[in-house]
Amino acid sequence: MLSDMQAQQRPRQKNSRKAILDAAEHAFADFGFGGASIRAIARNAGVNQAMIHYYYRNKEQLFSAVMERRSGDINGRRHAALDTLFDGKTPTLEELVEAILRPTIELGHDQKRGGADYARLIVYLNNSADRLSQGLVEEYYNPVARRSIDAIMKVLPDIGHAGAVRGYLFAISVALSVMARTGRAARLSDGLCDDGNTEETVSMVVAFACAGIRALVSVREK
Amino acid sequence: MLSDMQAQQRPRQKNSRKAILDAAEHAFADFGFGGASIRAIARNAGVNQAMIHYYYRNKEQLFSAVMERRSGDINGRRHAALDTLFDGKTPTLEELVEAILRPTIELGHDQKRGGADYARLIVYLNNSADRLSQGLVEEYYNPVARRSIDAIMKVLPDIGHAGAVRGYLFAISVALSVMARTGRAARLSDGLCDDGNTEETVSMVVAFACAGIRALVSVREK
DNA sequence: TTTCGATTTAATCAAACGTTTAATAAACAA
DNA sequence: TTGTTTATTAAACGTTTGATTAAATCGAAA
Repeated sequence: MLSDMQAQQRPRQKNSRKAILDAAEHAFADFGFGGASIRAIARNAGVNQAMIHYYYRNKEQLFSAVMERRSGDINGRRHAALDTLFDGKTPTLEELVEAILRPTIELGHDQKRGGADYARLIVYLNNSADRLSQGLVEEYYNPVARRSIDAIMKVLPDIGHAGAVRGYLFAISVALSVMARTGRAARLSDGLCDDGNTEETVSMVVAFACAGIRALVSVREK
Repeated sequence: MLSDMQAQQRPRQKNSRKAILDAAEHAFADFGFGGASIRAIARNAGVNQAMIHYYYRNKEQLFSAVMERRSGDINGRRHAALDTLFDGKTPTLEELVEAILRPTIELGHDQKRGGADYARLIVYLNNSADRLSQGLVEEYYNPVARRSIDAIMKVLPDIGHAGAVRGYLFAISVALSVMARTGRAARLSDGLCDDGNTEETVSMVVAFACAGIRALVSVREK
């Protein structure tokens, strides 16, 4: 019966922590850090507003907690993909770029969980210049970014460090733009472009990014 | 003496409109719509906070006014560049993409005026899903976007409508990412990457985007 | 059953928010 | 000179903000 206890674990608490994080994720993605309100988050989470300060001391730490929850999963998958990719062999650029971008794009397309909300949150973070956002990017995303940049240099030795950094950031920005799912592509194409098809999106972004990165090799030489 | 009067025009008013727009542009770019405060904008503009409601009825219309001021200039330059480019001849993809992206990138690198602030604002707008932001994008940027997409289809007939839309949006997102100037490139490259060099940035982004767009032609065929 | 720590609640705080108002001063048109 | 328009100010409006408090409620161990 130990397994039963582990399964439900704590039946007494009504999972307020998760409800708060979900609501906060959605609110921060929609309105940014300053625009989201603790009260609205508590209301949408079905929780007393004091609970937010009870679990997460203040607004900043709540924001940080939202980031921490997802970044562990997504970066873990990215590290694992890089591990298998460089296990004795050297991958193609296409394999590498797909390994880097697929976890991010797939999370953005995961409608069941709030992946799309988190995706918009990363986009917000990626383009913010304030100290809080930069600190979170440095803590949660720059480590795997550095490893990805090194990997690009291994696959494309002629690209150089600066070129690899630029290539990585360009590729990420393209992937993030399709994750944000603002519906603009559908609006500009009269519904022709479908943001929902994950595999089609991955192959388009990977093809675009790989060709772009290869082009950076010759730009650098000029 | 008429020329003198025209020169100073209205010596009584101390250019509050411009001061407000400049401060608002900076604040909205830094903190988003919800995070920026009218009071802080007025303080930074050196203006009484009631002046903001005097000139622009409310916060939303102030936001809209910030967009209107710059988009006219930048889109005018894009339209002019497209006009001369398609004057009797058909340009190369490189010429076309540079014509589309250069005004945007150059504005982002214009430090003297608040171009960098506006650049970060476009990035914010481009990734927002709320109704206010989408409405402003539709009003101020989708017209020139549609024309640019048509131009891509003329230069690359095999890419198709959906491919041209995707290619345009990908290219724009790359250009916007270098405009945001968060300093992340420099941080990840230990200072190797220089966000400040306009011509180097333009040539890198154009090379990356053109190669990416060409790659989309074959993806579509599969 | 009592005890205890973890959870949840309503009430409250000072500060900041967007917005409005009334009053004032300067510039213009008659 | 008048009266009118425009620009600017200080003060206040009611609301909402993030945060804190003390009391209440709960589940489970003693």
